[in-house]
Amino acid sequence: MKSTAPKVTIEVVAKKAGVSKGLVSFALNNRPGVSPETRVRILEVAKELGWKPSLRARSLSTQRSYALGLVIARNPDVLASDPFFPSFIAGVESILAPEGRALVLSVVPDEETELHTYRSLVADGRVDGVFVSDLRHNDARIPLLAELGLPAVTLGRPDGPSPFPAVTVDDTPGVMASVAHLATLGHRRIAHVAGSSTLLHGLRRRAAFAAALEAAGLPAGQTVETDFSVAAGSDATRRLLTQDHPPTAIVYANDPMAIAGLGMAHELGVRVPDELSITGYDDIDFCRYVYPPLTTVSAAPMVWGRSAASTLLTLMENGSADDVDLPAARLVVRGSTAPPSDR
Amino acid sequence: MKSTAPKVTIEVVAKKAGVSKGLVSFALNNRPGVSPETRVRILEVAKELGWKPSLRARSLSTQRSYALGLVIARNPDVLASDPFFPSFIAGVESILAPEGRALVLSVVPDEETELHTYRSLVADGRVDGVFVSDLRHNDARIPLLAELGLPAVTLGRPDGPSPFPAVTVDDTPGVMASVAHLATLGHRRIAHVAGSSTLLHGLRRRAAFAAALEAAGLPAGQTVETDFSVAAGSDATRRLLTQDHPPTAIVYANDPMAIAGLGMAHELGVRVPDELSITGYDDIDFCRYVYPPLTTVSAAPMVWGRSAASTLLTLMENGSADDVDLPAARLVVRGSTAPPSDR
DNA sequence: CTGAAAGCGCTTACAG
DNA sequence: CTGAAAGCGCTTACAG
Repeated sequence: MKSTAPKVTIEVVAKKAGVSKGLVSFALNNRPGVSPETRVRILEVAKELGWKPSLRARSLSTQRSYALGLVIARNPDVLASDPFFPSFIAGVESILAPEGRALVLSVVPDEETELHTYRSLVADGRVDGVFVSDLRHNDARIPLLAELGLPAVTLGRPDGPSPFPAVTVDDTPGVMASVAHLATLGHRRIAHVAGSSTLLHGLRRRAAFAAALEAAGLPAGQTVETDFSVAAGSDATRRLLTQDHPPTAIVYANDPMAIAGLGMAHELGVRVPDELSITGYDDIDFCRYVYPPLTTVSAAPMVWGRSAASTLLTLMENGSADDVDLPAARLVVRGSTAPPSDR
Repeated sequence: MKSTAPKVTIEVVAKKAGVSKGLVSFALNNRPGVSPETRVRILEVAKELGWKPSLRARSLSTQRSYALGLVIARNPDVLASDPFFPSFIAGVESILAPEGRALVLSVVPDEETELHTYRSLVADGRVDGVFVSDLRHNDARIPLLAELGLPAVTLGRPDGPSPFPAVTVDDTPGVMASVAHLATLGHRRIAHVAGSSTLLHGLRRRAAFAAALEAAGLPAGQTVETDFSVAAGSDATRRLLTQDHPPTAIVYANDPMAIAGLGMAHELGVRVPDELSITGYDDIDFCRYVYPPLTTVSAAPMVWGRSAASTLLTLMENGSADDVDLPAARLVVRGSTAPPSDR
């Protein structure tokens, strides 16, 4: 049975070590001005007493929270079917945990609430920095965060000026490789089920698609814009396949839509890959296990998370951090692509 | 151009209102002992000055963090393919945000790290309470949290004694309904691809499966245990279907495995639902859009999140909270189930 | 109903 | 190299 331990504070450590509180603090934080022997002694006493400085007291003095924030503005459906964030967050945590930093997560329904959430996080001093994902055209968060003075790292490079470091996985090569792969197989009518054009990565994949067609000497392909949701991917596929001259291949802006597209093709009696080739983007776990397995582009969300977290910590420590360009996403060829049937 | 605002604290509000700091605090927190007129005046001055009490200072005085924690111990693959948490979290946030509470999220690789994470969260005073998900047999977290004195709410009822309120969605009726549905269609060889038996909901769905077979007067069915991952679901399906007397129907413990099973059936040339019926669990978005669309059991993770958050807040406020039994998950019949072919 | 003061547990100039 | 004190911005007994 434990006796109720009297709370051990910096005060009792100082007393026991025979020094002032200030000196304990200096020793703990590796500040100059403490003789080596004294420091060792203080740290020994601290360990012996099992003392950890109070995060709350420290936060009040230093005006920092030792936590980082991620606010996600997506409708729940899209969020739920997209495995990007769980993996990304796992990567982030693997860096933050050893540093004693926590992650504060907000999931909000829309962009307006999102901006308000950043203001609240700052007003409450909940976080010392944030991850900015799902970059938008002329993203309002960049100037807001700059104005609030909140350190940030962006996932990808914004299309406007930004004072923040960017950690980027270039998605252009992967999309171009997808199209080139299809072109090489002999496809000439290739369509694109694009993501939301309010999102930069949606726009960029779309542009890469167009550029790749041109590079392959093919005519411009049909593009259907969606909100990245499974439902929209399914609808877009139906629309494309029920035309007079349907495409023989479809490049999807993400895997969930591609998987929905696969289902729709089955439903319409269009055989994949014999009559229709399909490619996705992200290489989520499902890709390997649907039938036929999905040709897709493999990003590495966990690595992205680790790198973004490191960059943000560096920024907060040094006041600046370099942009990081991670290896570009790569094409992974599986069973959902094949030469087009003769028609 | 803004002038750098001099920081407005409780002190300046008090001064301007002509009262003491203490009184401002009392007025703010609706404590008795402030005359109505004085309170109104104080609050007006506060609003006028745009004052919000400092969360950090308040945290230090009250020894609370005004944040709640969720720590998830899953391997990243399983986590990524399971849309439960994003939806659950969206539900949690919808309750916390208006209350000015934040959610601290930890994703850890294993159970040991998980326990350590709870200790850290308490040691650092990061959270005032936690959500306990993925309950295990004889869950070590229950006694740990009790010992740490950290308020908690469990998702589902633990199988041991627990001092914490439980918010439960009974999954037994849904699984039993699945089996009954298949039995009614005429299936007699029904198998179960179970989740991990270290997880209570895995165990419970498995028990429900067995009970339902018995209730239908059918012989015990084959059960293959998995770790809930897409890969394991795929493997289990292959094993079941490549036997001499394969089952004519498979009940999966979650949707991702069922979707992988669908893919494997296709790969093996087994037609669904003609030669094989399949049911899932959770009703994730994908279910509607694979082909054939998946018969499954619909839980409501967002509602669960809202309810768990409310319960935890009540517990922290009142020192106790009632268990909540949410409506049981319901069977949703779609195209992946049909009468068995004659053999 | 109200005021003055101590306390939460650290960090950080300022003296010596 | 070290100590004593102020400060971070609240809350909460304690007096009156």
